[in-house]
Amino acid sequence: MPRVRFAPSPTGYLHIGSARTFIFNWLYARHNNGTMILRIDDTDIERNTQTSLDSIFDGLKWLDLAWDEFYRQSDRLDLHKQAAEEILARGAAYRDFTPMSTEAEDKSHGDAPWLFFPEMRNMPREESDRRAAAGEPFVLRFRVPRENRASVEFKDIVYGEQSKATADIEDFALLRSNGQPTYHMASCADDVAMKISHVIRGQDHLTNTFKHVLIFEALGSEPPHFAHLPLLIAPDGAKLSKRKHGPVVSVTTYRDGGFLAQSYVNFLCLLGWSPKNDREVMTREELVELFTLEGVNRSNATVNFTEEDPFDPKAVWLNAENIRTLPLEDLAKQLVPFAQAAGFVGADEARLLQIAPLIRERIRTLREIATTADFFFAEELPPYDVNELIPQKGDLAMAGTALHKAHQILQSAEFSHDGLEAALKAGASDLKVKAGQMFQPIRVAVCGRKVAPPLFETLVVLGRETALHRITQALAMLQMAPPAGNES
RNA sequence: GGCGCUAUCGUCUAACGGUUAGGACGGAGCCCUCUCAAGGCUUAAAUACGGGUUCGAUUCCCGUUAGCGCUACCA
Repeated sequence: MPRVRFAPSPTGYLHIGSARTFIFNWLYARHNNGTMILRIDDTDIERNTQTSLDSIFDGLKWLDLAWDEFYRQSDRLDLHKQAAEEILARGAAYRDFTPMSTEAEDKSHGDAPWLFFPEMRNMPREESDRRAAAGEPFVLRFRVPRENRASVEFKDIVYGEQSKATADIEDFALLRSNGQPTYHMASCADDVAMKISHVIRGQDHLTNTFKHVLIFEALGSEPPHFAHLPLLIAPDGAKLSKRKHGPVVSVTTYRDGGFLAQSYVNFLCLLGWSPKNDREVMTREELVELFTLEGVNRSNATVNFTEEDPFDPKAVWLNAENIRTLPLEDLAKQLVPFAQAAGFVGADEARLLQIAPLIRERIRTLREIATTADFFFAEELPPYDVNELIPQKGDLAMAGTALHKAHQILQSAEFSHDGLEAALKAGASDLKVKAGQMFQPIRVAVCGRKVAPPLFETLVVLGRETALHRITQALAMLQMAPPAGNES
């Protein structure tokens, strides 16, 4: 049974690329009846923050993604150091006493890549031990076996056979001069200890993997399987970064923007993976069912956003698709916080349940309830242009007669879809106007604008009293309006 | 600079070496219709470039170009 892990370092917020990595790991685990491990890679004490950790939990909670085991690397430093000692004892690592500043200097001049310092690598063990015992600080470096080995190789499940000349791998650090393990050391030591079977992570680690293979070998253990994921990039081709691209890189932006977790997970899955059968809208169960690492592709995927429109159109479409098919009760429930944020009074679940069927084909994000359902909650309609009341091929006078008639009809009509339809259509034919010419003034009178949900349902939800009141107001506005009558 | 990875419509992607290069989003148009949506139909739009291999290359190989990644005592 596979054991996979998602290992974020708490140095930011939950990045959408990280979220996708979690999802792919999770999908792989669920598909194969495996174990999903969340491991916080916080070996760099200076850069970790609690808020970042909170944001990771927040994001995962929203996405409703759970894990089976949880660890923090900072609780396991002893194990990592022990592993490093083991590697040193086996002669696969050496102490580098070069002061930090010197090294930086050395790197800056010449464009030849820094690989190692022969004096340090070849230092006799006795001298090394003596200087260490004397308390001289050092960084522990991996002794890359360049003399007796030409290359390091591994097979990536996504990218295929990988090989790199040992001559091109530098003697990387295992332990910092303060004794703390580096990412490479901690990560591999933990992968061994946690019996990780598959490492599924971003492609930015593909070249690091050669180092990791070396560490696994030095630790005397079989390397896990590796599957690297293509990166998510911005439309400008750059890696997504908060500094450069703003809040679009944080999953909470999508949550606050009114996305359903399901849509967002679905969207992320489509970036860099395909079920190969043209399926696009998938439930979580279907995703689990369909997901395989073989379906992951190799080229970076662009998240399509602009400054004006921070959300990828495909994500928006997927969300609209999900909103339309969500059971009304669920939709109403999810709408509550957004309705409240919009300042709607009386927007409780019951009320929203009445409105949901009228707007669900008209909102693409939950947040859009703010602009599509406002008139259901307004005590008084915000002012609108009287001319809006004028129907197609009509004038203010026609609007007036239509509204008078409507007012009359609505006083006694049965407030149901069919009742209203019959009554209002009859009214239109009485006035010898087209149905649309009758409906449009009413719509504007009760909604305050031309673009709105279907009229009869809207009237039912609004109720007789409100409808009548708003029509009366519209009539009043018409009276105040300058006598037009010059439309011919 | 060195090393590695990648390259199909604007975007996400499909295509055992043989397809009129498919689908989706977005765009355009039409239909439906009480407005707006939703839905239906139609349409424009791609194999980076150059060489091979092959009867035949989107597909395999080489080169060029471009993009990305790694090259830290970050992860």
